[in-house]
Amino acid sequence: MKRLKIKEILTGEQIGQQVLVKGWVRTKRGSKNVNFIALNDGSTINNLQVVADVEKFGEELFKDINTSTALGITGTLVESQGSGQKVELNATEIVIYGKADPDKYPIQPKKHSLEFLRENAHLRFRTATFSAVFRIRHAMAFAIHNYFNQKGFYYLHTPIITGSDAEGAGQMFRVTTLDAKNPPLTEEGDVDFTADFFGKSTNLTVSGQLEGELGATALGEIYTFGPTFRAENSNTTRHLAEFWMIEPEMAFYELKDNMDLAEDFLKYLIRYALDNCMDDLQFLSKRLQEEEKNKPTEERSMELVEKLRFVLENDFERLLYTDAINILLESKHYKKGKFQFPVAWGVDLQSEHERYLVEKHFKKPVILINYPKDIKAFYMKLNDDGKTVAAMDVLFPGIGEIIGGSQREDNYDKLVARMEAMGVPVEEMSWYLDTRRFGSVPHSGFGLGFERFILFVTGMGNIRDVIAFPRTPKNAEF
RNA sequence: UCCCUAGUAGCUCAGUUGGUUAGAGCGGCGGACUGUUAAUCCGUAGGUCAUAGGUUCAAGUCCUAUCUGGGGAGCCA
Repeated sequence: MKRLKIKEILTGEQIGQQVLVKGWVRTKRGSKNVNFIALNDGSTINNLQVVADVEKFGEELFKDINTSTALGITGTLVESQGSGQKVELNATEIVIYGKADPDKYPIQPKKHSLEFLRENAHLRFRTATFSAVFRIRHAMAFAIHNYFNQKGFYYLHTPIITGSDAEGAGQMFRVTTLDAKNPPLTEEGDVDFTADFFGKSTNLTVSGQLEGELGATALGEIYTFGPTFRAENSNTTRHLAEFWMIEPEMAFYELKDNMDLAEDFLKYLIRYALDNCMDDLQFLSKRLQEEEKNKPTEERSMELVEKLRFVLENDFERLLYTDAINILLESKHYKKGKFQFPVAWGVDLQSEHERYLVEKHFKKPVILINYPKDIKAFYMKLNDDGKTVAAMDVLFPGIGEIIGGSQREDNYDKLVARMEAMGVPVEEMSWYLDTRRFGSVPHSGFGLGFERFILFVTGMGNIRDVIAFPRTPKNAEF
C-alpha cells in the first residue's frame, strides 16, 4: 500500500479507505480497552489520531510505543468520535521501526523551555514549535527563489572561501591548512601564507556583494543566497557567527528602485507565508499569546498574523537620515533625556533610536536613506551634497535592521578616492574596480539577513531558534 | 568584549536572618479506568545543590575565581 502523508490524510478525502502512515509518536494515551496515539510525520503541525484496540494488538506492544517511537500504521480512516479532530485512523496493523526509551529520551510530552531545547538542538525538530519554525523557514527559502526567478534575476553562487579581506563587513574566520602549532614563517617572523593551500591568506566570506556586482554588471540582475560568516564576538538574540544572507544586485537600479524592490520583496515573502503556512503561523501565534499573558499590557506585541497583515497592507515609511535626526531631536523622549546615546547629525543611530522611530513614532517598517558618508562603507554612492551616501536601511519592529543596502558608487575616480580615504587596498581590489573601468553603470543592491527575517515571520525571540544548528561564540555543537 | 542575572531531581521551579534527614508540580516506572485530547486517579523511584577554593562550630544559602545559560549594550544582517 502506498504511504500517505498526514497532511493529505487530514483533509478527510480518504474517509472509509485503508491507508498507510509512517511517523513519530507525539503522545500516547492509554486505557484498558483502547489506546490513542497522536502521530506526526512532519508534513504538518497537526497530528493524526490513531485508535488502537488493546485486545487486537496485545498489551505488550503498547509498552514499546512511547513519545518519539517511529511507527508505520495501516488502518481505516474514519470520522472521529472524539471532539478534537475530524478524522482518525482505526489501526489494523502496527509496525515499530524504532523504539524510544522513555527513560532516556529527553523531549517530554510537555512544554519545554526554548533554552533547554536549544541545548538539545538535534532533537528539537520533534517539537511542535520547531517543526513549525523550520517548515516556515523552508517555505521562505523557496519563496525567495520563486520571487527572483519570476523577476528574471539569476541565482549566482559567490564563493564561500574568499581571498579578499576587504569586504569591510567585519571580522573574518581564517581558512588554512597550515600546521597551527608550527606554521612556516617569513624572514620577518610572520606566518608565511604563501605556503598555505591557496598560496595566500584566505577567509570565509562575510558578504557576496562584491562578486555579486561583477555578475550584475553583465547578467543584469542577480541574487545570492548562501551562508555568511562573521567572527565577531557578538552575544545577542540577533547575531550568529554563521548565518544566511540574500543579496540581490541590480544593474541600472538607482536608490529608489532599490527601495521599491526591497519593499516588494519583503511583502511578497510575507504574503507567501500567510498563503502557505497558516497552520504553523497560528500555532506559533497561540504559543506567543500565552507568553504575552505574563507581560504588562503596554509591552505586549501585536498578534502574529495580524502583525504580518499589517506590514503587508501598509507602505513602509521612507525617511531621510537628516529628517530622522530631526524627529529624534524634537521627540519628548529626547527632551526628557531618555536616550542613553547622543543624537546629532553625523552620528550613527543606536538601537534605541531605531526602535523609537519604528516602534513609537511611525509604528511600522521604516526605510532610512542618505546616511552621512563617514559612517557607511566605501562602495556606497556619494550624493550630490558631498556629505551623504545613497544608503538605505530597512528597519523592522522588534528586529531592528533587517536589510542594509545602497546604490553603489559607479564613478571610478570617486570610488578610488573613497577607498584611499578609508584605507581599503586599491591594488588588491583591482578585479572589483574593473566593473567601473569597463562599461560602468548605476547599480544597486542590498543584503537581507535571512534569520532576522524568519524571526519576524515566526515571532520567535532568539535568532538561535530559527536556524537548525546555531553557531555562536563558544558554541559549535552538533 | 562590557553591564545585569541565573545555575538545586529528566524538565520547570521552591528552599526564610547560614542551623537536623533538601521539597513540589510535571515527566518516568507500577497499578486502576469502556473513547482519550499535554487524559484522569492511586502508588513509587530519582539529587556529589555547575566546578574549584575560602569564611564558619555549621554552607544549597556568605565570599573569590572559573565555566555555562538568559537579558541588555556595542559591532552588524
